Amino acid sequence: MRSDPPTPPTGWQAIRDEALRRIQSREWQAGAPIPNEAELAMQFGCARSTVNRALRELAAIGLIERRRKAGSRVARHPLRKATFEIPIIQHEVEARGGRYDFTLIARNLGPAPVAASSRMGLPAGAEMLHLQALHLSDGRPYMHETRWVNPVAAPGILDVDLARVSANAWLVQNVPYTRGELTLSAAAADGTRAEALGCAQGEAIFCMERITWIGEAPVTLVIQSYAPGHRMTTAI
Amino acid sequence: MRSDPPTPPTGWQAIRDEALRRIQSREWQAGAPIPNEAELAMQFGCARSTVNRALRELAAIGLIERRRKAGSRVARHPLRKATFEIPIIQHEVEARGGRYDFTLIARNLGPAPVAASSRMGLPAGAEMLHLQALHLSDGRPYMHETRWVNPVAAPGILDVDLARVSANAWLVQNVPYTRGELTLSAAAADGTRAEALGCAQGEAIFCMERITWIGEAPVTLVIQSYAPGHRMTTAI
DNA sequence: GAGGTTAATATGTGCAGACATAATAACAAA
DNA sequence: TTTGTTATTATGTCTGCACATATTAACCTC
Repeated sequence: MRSDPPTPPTGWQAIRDEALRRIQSREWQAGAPIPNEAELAMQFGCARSTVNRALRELAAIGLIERRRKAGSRVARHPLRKATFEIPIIQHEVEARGGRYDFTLIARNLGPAPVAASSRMGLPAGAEMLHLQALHLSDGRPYMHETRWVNPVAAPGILDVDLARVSANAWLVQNVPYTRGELTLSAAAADGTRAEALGCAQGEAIFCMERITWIGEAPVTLVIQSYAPGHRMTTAI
Repeated sequence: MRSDPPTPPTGWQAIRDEALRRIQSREWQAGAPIPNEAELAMQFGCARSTVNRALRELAAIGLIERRRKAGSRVARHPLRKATFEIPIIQHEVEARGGRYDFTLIARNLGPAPVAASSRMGLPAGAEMLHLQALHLSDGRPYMHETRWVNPVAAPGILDVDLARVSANAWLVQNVPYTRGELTLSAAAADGTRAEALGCAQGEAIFCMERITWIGEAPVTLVIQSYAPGHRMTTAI
C-alpha cells in the first residue's frame, strides 16, 4: 500500500528532501531566511548549482520564496499549489476499470448563443459548430459534454465524422492550442443533462469548463458535466 | 489587457519557447521524436545543459515525453496539467475586493463520526476536535467549513481561541503537514450548509476536501463548501 | 527463431567557474 | 530629511566537461 520510493533519493533530491525536513521540523522557521546557496553547498558538500536546483524545486511548489540579494526564506503562508492532470476521458474511464464508449447526441452548425460566443470573445451570433456528446463507462453515463467549436480556427472539423472520432481527440491531434483557461464549478442538472446522465433534475453535478485559443483565435469552449458523485483527487 | 512579457525571453526560456513554437506549428509532429539535446545545442548555439533545462520544463508540463536512449518525443496525448493555488480564504476574499471575516459556529471535542475517522484512517470513535466555521465576504456568506482535527497530531490546538484565529491559519503556522490529499466535488446543500450559506436546501455547491498528514499521523480533515456560483479558474 | 549478453546512445545529473541581474545597503549630496 | 549614486550581495543562468543510468540495438548462442 506504500508508494514511497524504497531507496532514499540522492543528489539534488536528497538536498531538497533535507531542506523539506528542516522546514517541516521548524528548524527553518516560517518567514525566516535560510542559509544562502553557497553556505548550504558547503554544508552538504556539493556544488552551488546542486543546491540551486533543489531550492528551485521547493520554490516551484511554493514552499520557499526566493529573491535576489535578499536570499531565500520559508514561505510564511505556504500557498501550496495543487496539480491536476486534465483527464483524457477514455483513459480516465479505462483506468477505473470501465469500458469506454461515447455517443454523439447532437451536431449543429449555426449561430451560437451569446452565452457561448461572449465567453469565447466572439461577436454575438458568430457561426459555430455545436456538439453534444455523452461519454459512457460500461454503458452507463459517465460525463456529458457540450461544446462549441469555432470553425474559423479549426476548419477541418467540419469534415470529420464526429460520431466516430470524439471532437476532443480530433482537436487535440489537429489543432494544438497555445493558451487555455480551465474552470471548475458545481451546477444543478438542467433538463438536458439530467436526462443524458440519467439523474434527477436539479441534482448537483461537477462541471469542468475549458476554453482554448490558438494565438488570438478562440478554438473551442467545452463544458463537461460529470455524473453525480464524481470526485477529482490529487496529492498535495 | 495583454499580460505577455514585453521583452522576449532569452536563454533557456527562449529555447523552450522555440521548441513550443515548433510543436504548436506541427514542425515537430505529435508522437514523433525531436532532435536530441546535443543536436539542438548545436542548432541553438548553446550548451547541452541549456537545452536540457528547456526540454525538462516542457516535459514537466506534459508536452513532451523523455526517455533515456530513446530520446524526446512530442506527447501524442498532451496530458496537460492544470495547477491551482490552494486558496487562503482571507486572501481570496480580499483579492476579490471583499472585506473578510469569519465566525466560529461550533466547537466540539468528542468521538468523531465514522465517516470522518475512516477518511482519516483512524479507529471509529476516535476523539477529535470538530469545528464548524463560516467565512464571510463583506458580511455575506462566502464559504462554509467543517473540520475535524486530530488532537494527537496537533495538541496545541485545544488551547487556542478559535473564534479569534481561524483553525486553518493556526494549523498552517503550527503544524506543517508532510503530505496531503485534495478532492474537489459537487454536492447538494444539506440543511446545515444551506442555512449557513443562506441558500436553498439541495442547491449545488462546490466542495473542496482536504486531508493532511504529518508523517503517518492524520492531522485534519476539512470540507469547505462554497456559496453557490463559486468558480475556480486557472490558466493552462 | 528464441533467448540471453554486450555495446551503443540519449538523457540525468554532477562539478567548477564565470558573468548577469535584481534588490538591498551604505553612502553622499541637496 | 530626502534624494540620488554606488557598492555589495544572493540568486539566475550559462558553459564545458564528466560520469551515471536506463533503454535500445546488435550480436551471439542454442
